[in-house]
Amino acid sequence: MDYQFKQIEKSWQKFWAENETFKADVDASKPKYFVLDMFPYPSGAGLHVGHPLGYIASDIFARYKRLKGFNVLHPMGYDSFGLPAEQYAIQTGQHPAKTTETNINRYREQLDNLGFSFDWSKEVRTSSPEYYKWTQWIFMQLFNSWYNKETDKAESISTLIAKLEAIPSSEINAVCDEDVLNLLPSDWSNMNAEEKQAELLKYRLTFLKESTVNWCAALGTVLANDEVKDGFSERGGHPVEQKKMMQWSMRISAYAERLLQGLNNIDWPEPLKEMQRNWIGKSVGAMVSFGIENKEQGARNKDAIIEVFTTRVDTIFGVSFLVIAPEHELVASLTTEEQKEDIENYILATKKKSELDRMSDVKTVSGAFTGSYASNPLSGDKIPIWIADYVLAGYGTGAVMGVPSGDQRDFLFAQKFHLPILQILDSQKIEKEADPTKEGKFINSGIVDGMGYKEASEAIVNKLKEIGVGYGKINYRMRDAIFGRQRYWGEPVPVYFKNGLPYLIKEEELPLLLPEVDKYLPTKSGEPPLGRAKDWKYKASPQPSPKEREQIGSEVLSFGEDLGEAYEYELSTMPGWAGSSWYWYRYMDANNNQAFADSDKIAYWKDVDLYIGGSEHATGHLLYSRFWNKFLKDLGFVNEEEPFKKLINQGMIQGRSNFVYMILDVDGRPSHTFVSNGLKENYRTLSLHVDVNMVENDVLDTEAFKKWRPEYNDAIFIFEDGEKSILNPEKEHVFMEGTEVKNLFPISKHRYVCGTEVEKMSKSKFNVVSPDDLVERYGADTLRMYEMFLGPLEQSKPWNTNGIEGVFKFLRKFWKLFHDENFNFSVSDEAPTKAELKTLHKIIKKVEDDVERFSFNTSVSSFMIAVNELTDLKSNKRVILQDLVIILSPYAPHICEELWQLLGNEAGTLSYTPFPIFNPDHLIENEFNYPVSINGKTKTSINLALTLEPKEVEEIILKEEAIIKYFDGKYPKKVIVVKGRIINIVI
RNA sequence: GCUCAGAUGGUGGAACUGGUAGACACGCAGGACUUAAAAUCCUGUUCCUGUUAAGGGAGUGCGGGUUCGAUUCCCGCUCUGAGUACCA
Repeated sequence: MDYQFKQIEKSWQKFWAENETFKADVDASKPKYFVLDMFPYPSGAGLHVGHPLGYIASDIFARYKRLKGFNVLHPMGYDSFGLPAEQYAIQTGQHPAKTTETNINRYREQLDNLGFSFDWSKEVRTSSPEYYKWTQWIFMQLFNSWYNKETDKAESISTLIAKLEAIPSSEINAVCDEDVLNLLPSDWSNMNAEEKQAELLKYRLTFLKESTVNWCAALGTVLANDEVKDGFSERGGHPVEQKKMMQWSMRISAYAERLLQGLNNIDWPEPLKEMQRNWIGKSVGAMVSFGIENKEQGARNKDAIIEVFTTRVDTIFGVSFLVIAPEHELVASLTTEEQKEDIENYILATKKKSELDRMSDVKTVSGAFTGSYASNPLSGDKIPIWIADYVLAGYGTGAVMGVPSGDQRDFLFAQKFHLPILQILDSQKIEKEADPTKEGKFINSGIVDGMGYKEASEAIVNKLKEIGVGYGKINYRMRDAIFGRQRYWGEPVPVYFKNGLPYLIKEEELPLLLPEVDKYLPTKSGEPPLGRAKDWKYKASPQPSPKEREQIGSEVLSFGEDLGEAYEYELSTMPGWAGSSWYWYRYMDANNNQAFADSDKIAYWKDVDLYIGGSEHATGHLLYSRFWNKFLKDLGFVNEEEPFKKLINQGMIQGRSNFVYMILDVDGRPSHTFVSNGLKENYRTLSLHVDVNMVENDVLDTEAFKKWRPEYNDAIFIFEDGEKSILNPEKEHVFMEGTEVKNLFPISKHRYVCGTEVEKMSKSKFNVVSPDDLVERYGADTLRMYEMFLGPLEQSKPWNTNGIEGVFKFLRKFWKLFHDENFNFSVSDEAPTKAELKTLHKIIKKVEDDVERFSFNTSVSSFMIAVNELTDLKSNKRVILQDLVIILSPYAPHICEELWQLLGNEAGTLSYTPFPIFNPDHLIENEFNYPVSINGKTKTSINLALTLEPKEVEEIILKEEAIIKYFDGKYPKKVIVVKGRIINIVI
């Protein structure tokens, strides 16, 4: 039989599913390997051809690792909470759970069509209560934890309570809010339960905080910074404004340093690590206090100093002004009567500016003088205090010291407002712009004159410390992550409120189910959709559980007496990243209802060995996941500091659009004549997107095009060679300049060639290619190999179906190796020849090397070469072909399973059979065709024994007539012989 | 602006540690088979020059450098893509 991919693929997909071929469980006898894909959000559009790229790569890798004797965990699931389902629900009233279910089923069908070796018994869905029960549980652990900087890890809140009971709060080294109270143990014990709760909230790793948020009125929700682009929502492009709101937050900043350091120990693409480093934004510098003139400098008088953060404390003698953010709390008290109008106007202008498009004028310098002065703590100089919007309230202290000679923004500011620009390094060139270099010796710099950068920095920090006006400090740009959405389709937060304070529900009450609502919109009073749920209240039970008693301290939990009273639940839901921040652990033990995963299983599977996904998650998912992982490790629930050992970014698949060119008449009116791409310059044309599925190798199927839209029914085409099609409606035949032909399309010369452009893949551009269509036409094995053949996995590239035929032909050729001319299965049991063994071992080695370095495209080429060679050798030796089947099976599993069985092996054993062992002996050659170059230019080649030493080679070639003739009559100056590589003769 | 990645035939790409640039595939051209087409098979295909040829020359974004030898290493520049955006 010829290669019947449809029947083969269906039957093996069925076999794998029925036999659970890829089910993986803890097996101490084998080394484990965890291959993870970023799980998809099941959108209504289904998979397009770009999605499977990473899945195919990871599947090849997973299958390869099984052949190499590893116990491979390769699961798949769905990140199924999210906005689109909710938007759809708002429009149609359909419950998001229902849409989600439909979409998941479609995804599953599409995934199954591609023959992935997923262990579906471990599927997860973030929106299922069995799953989000544990997302809520992790939230509770975060709520019950604080970050102890002394031990540098998260600890149970009970250890904090113990400390508060024993020592002054000022001696507790915690990551916490800035407004924590300064408490003595006696103060603490005098506080009532609610006061204690309020205070503890400032330490918890998830906490309520009034924060300025990106509020998107159109979406009715708060957006994360990375969901806002240029003041508009990334999704939908609605305007976003700043709004103050009580929000759940995650104290990710506690982990800033560990998140940064951890990057050094993981094998991730460098650009991605760089993005995370930038996001964390560590800067090492110093805090310096500038005293304000005419204010009493008391130790407790915070109004009398301005604290600045600087990374160039060495330049402190070059300070000629201070700038504070317009939002800075001291602005009002610093503003003098005379300056009041200026300052107020400026603040007003700033506010307007932030509402407008702030992005557009970054370079404009603006500011206003407060009228007050501060003094330089080291030089004692009197320096003016300004406000300007280039200083951000949210970073550092919201105040900077202006050093015009070293910082370009300060330079521009000083220039505009005629403030002094002081040279402080002897090598500084500051006529035109600031010079931030650290070279040279300090001048005009008091105690550090004559010193270099490093020495001066240390000296100044020491001096500042000594006189109590400064200290070394590390700042991070990364902010705590807001953890709440005013949305319906997300995990409910397992919290209720009593007297405005949040309390956790009990662990045994999990999951807190998402309630039904009548509409998926905010309430009239502006509360999130959950506010619509009827009878959705928390009824506190009288006794805290023993575990809670231990964790929170029994005293704190004395609210039980008012049994029967109902409390409001938290009405916001968790953000999209909650469920995806720990899902890989759930795969290890997906159906456990006692724990998020059994600790023995976590101990076995440990971490993800290979993670494949897009780089768009660099600062979202991949950062939050690392954060939660570290937290879970601190509490002893998991064992690894980093969750994803190796990560590969698959490139984005862009769309590739095709165009037809409609000729416009003299008045610019459309016609029904279309001109081929090569000739369009001769006409005035309008380019129109045409469905890429009617185009093959950029040649339009004109008949399909005519049927596409009624208005193109009578379309006339001017072909690439200038010929014109004329429609004869009576005969329904097409004429070429009077010559009748039956079928227009196949005549090769008369082709209508479409123009192309790389764009986003989208329905409106008619450039979406669905994997289903390609599977239907060529089969999954062809599509799998073609997607790999397209180029390096990491590279972004436009999708282009040109060339898929070549891969399909290859698989047929491969199939033919096992069959005679009449397609009867036929293999020979004769011993293989040297040439056949060479081909086989070449491919064994090549595939091993390629898969290990994720170079799947080159393996596909090598397979083609191997099959071409074996075809030329007319080889059908069982020993050779059987090994080839194993090697190819990760790439094209269906055809290989079929052939494996035809070769007489037991069905289903292929997936776990050992990978053939490479034997270098088969590649050894005793001769080599040396290229001979003269002055580095290859001229000829010569066959020589590889046993010859360079000296002997040199002797031979200098006698060789065919080589001497290139010498131009001269004697060679030098001969370079690299054994087995090259001969180069310098004339 | 800053950071990172990249640039090789008509196209996708290969060349792994500096050693025959263009593997493999598409497309195209020519041929075989066929009534014809599809499919399949064979041959050619970097560019320029040369009557087909033999041969000669140029060539991996541009300009330099190191080297017997550079797509590969170094310096400078151009362009493309991604990330980031007043971060003190």
